[in-house]
Amino acid sequence: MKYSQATDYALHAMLYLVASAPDKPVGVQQLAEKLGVSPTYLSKLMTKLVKAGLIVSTPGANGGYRLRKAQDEISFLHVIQAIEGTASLLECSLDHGDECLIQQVVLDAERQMEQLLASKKLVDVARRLPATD
Amino acid sequence: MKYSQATDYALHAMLYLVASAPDKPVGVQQLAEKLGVSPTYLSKLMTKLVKAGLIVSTPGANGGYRLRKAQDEISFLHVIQAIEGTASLLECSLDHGDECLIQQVVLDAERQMEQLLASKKLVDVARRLPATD
DNA sequence: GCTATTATAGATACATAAAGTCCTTAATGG
DNA sequence: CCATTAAGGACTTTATGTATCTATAATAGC
Ligand code: SF4
Ligand code: SF4
Repeated sequence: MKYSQATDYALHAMLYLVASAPDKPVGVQQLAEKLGVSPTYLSKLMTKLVKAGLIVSTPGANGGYRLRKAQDEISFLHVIQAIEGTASLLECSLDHGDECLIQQVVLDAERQMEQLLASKKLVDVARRLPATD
Repeated sequence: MKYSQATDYALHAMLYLVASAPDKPVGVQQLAEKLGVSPTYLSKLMTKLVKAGLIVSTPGANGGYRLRKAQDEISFLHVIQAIEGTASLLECSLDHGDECLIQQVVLDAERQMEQLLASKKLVDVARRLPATD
């Protein structure tokens, strides 16, 4: 089990936005070049981030993406869930009700992880980032 | 992102073994019937659990699987990692070294989750399990 | 209004992994 | 020796992720 590569792209794209000037939108063209991924594909991921409310997009000349919230309000969890969704790791087809302890255990564990991911903000790592080539 | 269904099968199979008499091996035929999955497929999963050291198998007449350790030593994490492996959720192809804070954050989060999964033993939920039909 | 620019969205193709089956081999108990 | 049961390889099918192409819509600047 692994995060999709899309999550990796999204994280790097967001970190790039965090490191950029907050007023100037960054185009998908420019982002894709930095990340080494196709612009059309990255575009779809960016749209997910838009719908998740993390960034805003402006079409047209000099358009692109910019952060919606303040840097220090955006956590790893926000980005990851925007791409991966919020479904539980363990979802069984049979539904034995809320009493199912198996799902409860996994859910508790997920909460633990999410708690840490929510506490880590993008800006925390943006400064000391290795060269993003 | 989700655990594979194989993990679900493995958890239920292990819980069944925990609930069974510890001296009598349980055959894959019987297990598969309980879980509603094909015996040959389940067999492959059980083999993974064997290789992970969670259970032992005895071929031949009256053979099958039985727990290797004591009930209360087997955690959710053991079973999950036996199936899903131990790779990190975020593995990027580029390797910017140990200093990569992105991977570090995700790794920390995983550790949090694993810590809880390791503390939860199968026997904790085996007793109060809904009917496994 | 016209044009260049840029995001959005649908359809489609491709690659990879998961899920499941079939058949053969090996080991054990009686 | 024989019935039984796990292990393993090869294979098919299905699902998901990855990626591309094309068309559409919205915006800025002239
Ligand atoms: S016990 Fe829980 S995990 Fe297992 S089949 Fe029932 S609802 Fe699903
Ligand atoms: S910064 Fe970390 S996650 Fe990003 S490409 Fe480098 S090693 Fe990978």
